[in-house]
Amino acid sequence: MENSSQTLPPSSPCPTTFGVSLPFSSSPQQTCSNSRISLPLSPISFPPSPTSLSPATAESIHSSSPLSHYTASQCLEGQNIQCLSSANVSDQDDLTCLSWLHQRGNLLPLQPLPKMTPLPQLESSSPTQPLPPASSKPPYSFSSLIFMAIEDSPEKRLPVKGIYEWIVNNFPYYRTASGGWRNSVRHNLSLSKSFCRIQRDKSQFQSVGKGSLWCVCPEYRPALLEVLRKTHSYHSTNSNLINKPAPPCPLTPDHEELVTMESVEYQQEVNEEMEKDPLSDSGYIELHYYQSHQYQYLVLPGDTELDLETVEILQLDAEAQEAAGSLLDL
DNA sequence: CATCGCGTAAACACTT
DNA sequence: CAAGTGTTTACGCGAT
Repeated sequence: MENSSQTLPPSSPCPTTFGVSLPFSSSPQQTCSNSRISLPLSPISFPPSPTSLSPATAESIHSSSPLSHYTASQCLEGQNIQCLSSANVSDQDDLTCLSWLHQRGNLLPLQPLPKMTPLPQLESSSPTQPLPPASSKPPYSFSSLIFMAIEDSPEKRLPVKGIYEWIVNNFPYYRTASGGWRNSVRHNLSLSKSFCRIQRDKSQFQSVGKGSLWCVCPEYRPALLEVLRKTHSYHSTNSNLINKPAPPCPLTPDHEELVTMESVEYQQEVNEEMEKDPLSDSGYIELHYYQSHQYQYLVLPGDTELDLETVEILQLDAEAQEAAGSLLDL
């Protein structure tokens, strides 16, 4: 392996966007279709670790209305990755925005937003969908599972055992699966260039336990994110639109979606790619915002024919509305 | 049909 | 010595 030890400085927090993906109209002729807004927002955060949720809780969230609110409290700030392979990733290229992963609510148990409640007028428009049994095999590849596990760890690094535990805790399928999947995990770690091995710090508690720690190589992180996003988007599309004969999700080669979009030119390029945007076919609306020092995420059915302003108002509770009032008046 | 990515199994060496 | 970890090879399968 060409792993050469290198210590990377703490990565700067991701300039998360206030992103709205609005595949509102089923009529592509309407100009409001697929309109998006991106505003500078807060540091990116990863979906909260669902490991503390009981299977029953997970199931209740799992079976909840597609109109769901999720929140995240853990942030990627303070990340300090030691990677054995070289890395030179610019801030612009660092697709640290994992906000879309909050959508994995239909894949993973997510923490419900405490203050937000489902919008009653929209609930009826979203019939409950049959969900895969808890024991069904996750749609994610082992690389994605490892990636999520590492990203979900406070130190952004995990021993193999920790990766096992994360997977088992988050995907009940692997609780009962034969042990071969662990071999696959190790196989992936060794074979994939996306992951790099870190020697444990002998002087710290890290020395406890066997083996090394594993982290995500920064230069491969965007690719991992993209794979994960595609997998999730594909899954969401197919699981949420049972009655809609949507073709296999056309995937965009770029990293548009809700990743930070800083340049107008890039935004325009993104808009030109909208027809290929998997989210545009998902029938769902994404709404991201920052509230009470937490990154909030809102998913709305896209067939509600709401305009952007209405959605923005609906997603705000009284407190947030008050806070946002001055902005809306501008 | 070839290629690629992925999952799985297995063997082996090394470490704790 | 056992168990865990890491590496490597091989094979099958589905998608492209």
